[in-house]
Parts: sequence; C-alpha cells; structure tokens
Amino acid sequence: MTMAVPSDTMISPRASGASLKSEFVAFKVNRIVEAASHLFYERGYSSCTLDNVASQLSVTKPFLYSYFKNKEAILAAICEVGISEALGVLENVLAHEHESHRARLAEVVRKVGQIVIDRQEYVVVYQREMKHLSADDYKRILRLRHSFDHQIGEMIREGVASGEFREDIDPFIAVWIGGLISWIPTWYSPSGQRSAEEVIEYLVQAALRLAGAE
Amino acid sequence: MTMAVPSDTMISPRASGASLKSEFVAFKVNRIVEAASHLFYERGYSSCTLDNVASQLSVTKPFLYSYFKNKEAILAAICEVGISEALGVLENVLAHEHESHRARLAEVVRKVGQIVIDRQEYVVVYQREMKHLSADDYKRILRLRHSFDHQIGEMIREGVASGEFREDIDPFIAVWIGGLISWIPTWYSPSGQRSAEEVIEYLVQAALRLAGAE
DNA sequence: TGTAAAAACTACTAGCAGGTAGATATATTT
DNA sequence: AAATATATCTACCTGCTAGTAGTTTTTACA
Repeated sequence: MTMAVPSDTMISPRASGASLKSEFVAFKVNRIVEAASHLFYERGYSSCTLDNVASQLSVTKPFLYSYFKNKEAILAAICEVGISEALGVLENVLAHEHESHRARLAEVVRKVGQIVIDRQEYVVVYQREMKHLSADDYKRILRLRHSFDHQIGEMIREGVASGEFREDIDPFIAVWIGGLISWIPTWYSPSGQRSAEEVIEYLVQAALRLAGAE
Repeated sequence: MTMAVPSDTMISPRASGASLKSEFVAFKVNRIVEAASHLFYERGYSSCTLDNVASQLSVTKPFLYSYFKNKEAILAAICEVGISEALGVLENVLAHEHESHRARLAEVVRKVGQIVIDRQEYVVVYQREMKHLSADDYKRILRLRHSFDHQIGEMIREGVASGEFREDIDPFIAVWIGGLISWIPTWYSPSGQRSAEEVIEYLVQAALRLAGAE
C-alpha cells in the first residue's frame, strides 16, 4: 500500500521495515477492523452500516473508504485475522518436537483455543459472514482454512499410527474437535462464571477424550 | 406434513379441530417458512428480501404479509421449528424409562442429532439470526432453549450421581455436547461422503466419550 | 349463473445505505 | 510563510427494500 518514507533527520528505527507513516496507516486500518468486527458481531454484517462503523470511531464514512476498497474488504480483513493467527500457531507448534503425539495435540488445542477466546468476535464474524465475501476473498480464506483442517487431520493420523491414540479413531474426529473449538465463542463470556483458563483446560481434556488419548 | 383432505360430500373428519380452511392456511404458512428458511440460510436474513422469498414461491410480497405480520415474524417461526422439535423429542425420551443413564443419553443425542440433520437449515438460521428477533420473540425462543439446556444438564447430573458416568465430569459437559450437535450443520451435507447414519453414530460415540460413559 | 366475500396482485411510498465528487482542513516542504 | 501534498469531511446520488393502499381475480355459495 503506502511506501516507506524515512524521516528527515532520523533514520527509521526499524532498519528496513515499516516507516512511521506506514505504521500510522496500519494503526488506522487496525482500528477500523476492530471497530467493524465488534459491530458486525453485535448486529450482523448486513445490518451494520458503514456509518455505524465510522461513528464508532468518530470519523466519517469516506475515511473508511480511504483505507478499504469497500465494505466487503473490511469483512475480508476481519475473516483473515482469526484463521491466519490459528494457522500460524498450528504451524509453529508442528515445527517443534514434542514428547508425544498426545502432548502435541494438547498444545495445539490449547493454543488455538486461546486464540479463539482472545479473538472471539473475529471468529464468530468469520463463521457467520463468510458467505458475503467476494469470490476471490472467499477462495483465499477457504484455502487457509483447508490448510488448517488438513494439518490437524494429519496430526491425528500420526497419533493413531503411533499407537498413542485409539485405533478405532477416525481422522475425521478432527472435525469434531474443530467443532468443540468453534463452539466456544457462542457461549463463553469473559465476564461469565468460567475463567478462560478453566474453559481451555476443559477443552483440552475433551479433545483428548475424543481422540482416545487420555 | 400434508394434511388429510376430505372429499366434498364428507364432513370434516376433525370434529371441532382444524377446518379445511385453516389447514390450507397452515399449509401456506408452512411453505412460506420453508422457502424463507432456505433463502435466509443461503443469503442471510438481512440480505434476503421478501421479494426473494415471494418469487421463490411464485407469489408476491403482499401474499406474505397476509400470513405474517412482518419479516421478523417469519424469522421467529423459523427459529421456533428447530428448538421446539428438539425440546419435544427430549421431553418424550425423558418421559420413558431406560435401562441405563448411558442408554438414555445415547437416545437423546441420537434423536436430537437426527432433528438437527433433518432441519439443518432451520438450525443454522436460528443460531445465526436469532439476534434479529424482536425482544418478545427473542425471550420466548430463549426460554425454550434454556429449558432444553437445563434438562440435558439434569440428565448428566443424574448419570454422574448414579455412578454410570465418570465422577470428574462437570455437568457443564452438556454445553460441550451441545456444541458437537450444533456443529453438525456447518459441515454435514446430505450429498457429502458421510451418510446421516454414520454421522449420528459418530456423534453418539463422541457424546458418550465426553460424558465418560463408554 | 349471479353475487358477495376472500385471496392475491399491481403499483406505490418513504427511508435508508453503499458509494462518490468535490470542498476543506491539516501537515510537510522549501 | 507560501506552496504543495495529504488527510478528512460535507453533501449528495442512486438503487434498493420493508411495508401499504387500493384494485383485480378467484372462490364460495345460493
């Protein structure tokens, strides 16, 4: 988008990375995505107007249009946050050695669960509103999602092959575990009775039980 | 679904119940709800116009308004289908004796799972669009939902008390089981690889495993 | 078959929401 | 401080959609 513009007297603190100006832009883009995510979460994408989003940020609609092509582009940005973070965590975990397949599954579930709790609203908007994406954005996001599902499936398969998980477990069980995780944001509330730690602990236990790896 | 239609010379078989005319009305209401549910499922409630619904049925918008007060009333009717059917099944199962708590849980999960598969689109619309209900409809539907959750929780509690389910199972596990069930419509497709029977069998196994009642 | 009532339609309104053109304010540079 | 570039806003347009008023068609019945 915007190009690097070094300041007059000082060299940009980040060696060759983002300039101060492009950081400003990133900051604003971020704020727009946050506000939109919150409002889309509460009112739904189609019922939420860009004037709503703008006034939430105390700006005006054309402000949004100088950072996003259109309404759908904001939705695409929201959808990308949750899934790409989850994918990042997954790949990070898979890149490291683990003492057992069981431990590896537990860590993936724990970390992805944490992201889902941290990014609750993004995840819900992603699940609910994905169909409103343009064909291109839809494909892009879906590829990320498939990559995620595929790697989880692989992980389960390896656990079964190693004998650590029950033999009669179908790799399809990954879909059920995905269900447990995706279900959290529909009932978990930070202000509710259960703490995030408690919920995640239950989640991990449930996932291991489903995999027959207790 | 289809109602009995007495021949011209016969008196309506239902003594004081529904007349032929009110059965016609019920039939039309049903068709509207079906069509709307399908379109709301595909395009989302807010993005789907009543002209869309009408043309799907080869009628016009005022036709809809002679059977429903407004758009929201159609949504309320859709939301009510899934949850009230599930509640009906649940109460039916609970009214009968079972050889074990395990068997009872399995039967509830199996039957509710079947409804969720049969009424996939209704369930998804219910979950996604409930927030667009009027305050009154919202409360009414939520009461049904709470009744359902409560009774499931009770059932788990009894299973634990009886010693059939693992002691360390939290009654809160009902929420996780609810998650498994509600997750089905987001990935199951009648035309997909897995048959409905297969999916339900997996669901029941997973639920029992979560309850520690294998 | 004629008439009244019910059902459905045609044609409309009012308000809203995505998107934009051009004006204004702010920051940057010389 | 003037001039230029950037950022943001005001004011608008256009198309769409929930909802309605009044007319026409169909049905029911005598």
